[in-house]
Amino acid sequence: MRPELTLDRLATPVGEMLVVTDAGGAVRALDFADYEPRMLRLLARHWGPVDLTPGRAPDRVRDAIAAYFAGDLTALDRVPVKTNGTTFQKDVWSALRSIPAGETVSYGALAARIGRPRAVRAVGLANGRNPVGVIVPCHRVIGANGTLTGYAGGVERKRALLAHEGVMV
Amino acid sequence: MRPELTLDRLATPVGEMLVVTDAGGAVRALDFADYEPRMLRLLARHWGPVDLTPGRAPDRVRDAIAAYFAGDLTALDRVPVKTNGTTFQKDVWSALRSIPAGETVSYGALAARIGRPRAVRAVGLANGRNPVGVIVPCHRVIGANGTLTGYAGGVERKRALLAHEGVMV
DNA sequence: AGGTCCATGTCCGAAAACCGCGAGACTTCG
DNA sequence: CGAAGTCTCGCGGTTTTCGGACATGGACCT
Repeated sequence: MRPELTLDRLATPVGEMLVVTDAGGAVRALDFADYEPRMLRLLARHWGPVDLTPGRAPDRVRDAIAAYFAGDLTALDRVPVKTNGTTFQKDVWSALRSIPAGETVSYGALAARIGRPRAVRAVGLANGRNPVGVIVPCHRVIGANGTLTGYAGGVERKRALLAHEGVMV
Repeated sequence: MRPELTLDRLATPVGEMLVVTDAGGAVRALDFADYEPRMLRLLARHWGPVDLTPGRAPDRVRDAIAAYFAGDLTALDRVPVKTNGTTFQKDVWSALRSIPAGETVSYGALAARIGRPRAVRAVGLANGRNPVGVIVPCHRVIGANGTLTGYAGGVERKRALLAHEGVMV
């Protein structure tokens, strides 16, 4: 049988979000409802064909997300995620989680941090392919000159999330 | 965990053979020992990364193979196989199993039989990618003019198998 | 300041190559 | 004349290859 995943939908201040969790309670994907096709594509790419059934995510996950949007900015740090990309991508995504809320990092700095100072664009790419938005905070990476450059969920949402975390833009 | 497969090795009149079976007792791959790399490649292509552990194939399978080489030409008909290719490939492979021992079919005839009279070379291709040799009798397909044309395990073996089945070549 | 060039990893689409063929045209010999 | 061998070309699914595009940024030049 194929991995059995649960798809939940949550209302948030930045729009409806899709949350995919596995049997172990780890988050496999998180995205905005208006990008559902892309989320499914990423899931399929990393885990192969998958059985996705609508249902309720574990309270632990739902509560953490609610708490985050209510102002407890560290609530998401304790949510377990499970991803499955190339070595490079896993390096990037893992480095992302070490950026605390309220801070930002440039693409170049992040590249340096994983030991590939020159793989700057590649970091941007890996960033864009992050299957677990918000929890793995790809929105905290911005251009070296302070511009927001891009965001898979739309730059507007990136700005909103950063503002919510108290970053000056 | 990944699908757990068993790899057995059997001595036969045409050389040592490799037999891969799954937990359900179905044959996933069967090839000659001197083509091991290709067999592994096919397995990987169809099932993804796979855990292959040396071990004994089910008696049901071992006995059927032994019986076939001992002269019971229909013994292999009852062996369950499990393959995973494109639609076209599955059509071809399934049509192959309906060719009884002692008969041969031309590539063109087989193409016609699956409803694609002109996909002649494609049938040849699909034939060559058959992961389960002998049991799925791709050796019973020969050129329209009676020549053996080719065989993944070497034309010599094709000739030997057909001779064993009582075909005049 | 503003423009050009390139490094870097991954994916995607298009195009080309690959063949376990076979029919038909064309030789070549008796 | 014919029979048998050779050559040429088109057939069609799959795989491989190749070229771009990209959530950047530093060096180097005008």
